[in-house]
Amino acid sequence: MSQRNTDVTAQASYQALLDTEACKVREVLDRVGGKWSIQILVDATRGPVRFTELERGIEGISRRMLTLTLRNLERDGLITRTVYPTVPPKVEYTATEMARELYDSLVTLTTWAERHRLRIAAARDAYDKEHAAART
Amino acid sequence: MSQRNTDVTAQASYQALLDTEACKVREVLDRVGGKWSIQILVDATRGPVRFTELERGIEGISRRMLTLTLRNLERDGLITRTVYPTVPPKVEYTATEMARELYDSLVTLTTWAERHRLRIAAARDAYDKEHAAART
DNA sequence: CAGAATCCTCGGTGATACTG
DNA sequence: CAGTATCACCGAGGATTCTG
Repeated sequence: MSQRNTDVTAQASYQALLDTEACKVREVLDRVGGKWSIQILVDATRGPVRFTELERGIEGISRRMLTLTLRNLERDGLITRTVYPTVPPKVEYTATEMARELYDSLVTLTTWAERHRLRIAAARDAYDKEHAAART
Repeated sequence: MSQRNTDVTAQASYQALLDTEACKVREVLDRVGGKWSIQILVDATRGPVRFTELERGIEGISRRMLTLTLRNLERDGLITRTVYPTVPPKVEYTATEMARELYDSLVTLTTWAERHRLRIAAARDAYDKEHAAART
């Protein structure tokens, strides 16, 4: 087997690796990429939270979207739903261990955002200015 | 200042911290959460890539979305666009250093997905089965 | 080759009202 | 309190055609 062949193979598998990585990231994003998922996950991470607590704590969320997002997170095993058969009813949501680990991963993203937020804003301004000039 | 007051303050700032974290994650997601952003970023990470290369390499992407996503990534300073004034025209896209760091962060998410993909699938099956039973 | 322009579809989201 | 049900909107994304 020639050296060249080896290189090609290595390159192809590197390509496959990158594609796979992208695919996996998409998988995660499809689950927690919703408009409210992260916020709910974060709130549920610090312990049992009731439906109305979430509704009041998350600015701008509608009752409908809160319900839908909670259902999806529960379906994926990221939060647990506990119903207390009292009257009036009481329901508590808690992040699972899996979700807590995910949160730790998300912190890495936060760090990135922290480091580059100014640079990104500057890039946007520059791009917009540059592009506005061409609009004459 | 009472101990109780201190606790409340600490709790409030912890809350604020979590909210901020969620906000920052959203910031990142708003930039690379699009359907094709990650894949493009991944491809552009391994060096200069031409428009048509991307179009052929990314299954299912339309010419329109490729253009739009590239523009947004360029605007945020995540990729650089280099035009070679030849005929026919040649344009190369490359991930910036900032984007490469982001990619490293995304790998963390990949790891999480890897560890929990089976568990999530199982949770879904269980939830769906459970819920189908209630539909009678 | 690398787009720009146009039209259209569809699903995620919001607003509102009702209920066990 | 913790939802469900229904309607309506809007913008991300797709298909197609045209051009420097």
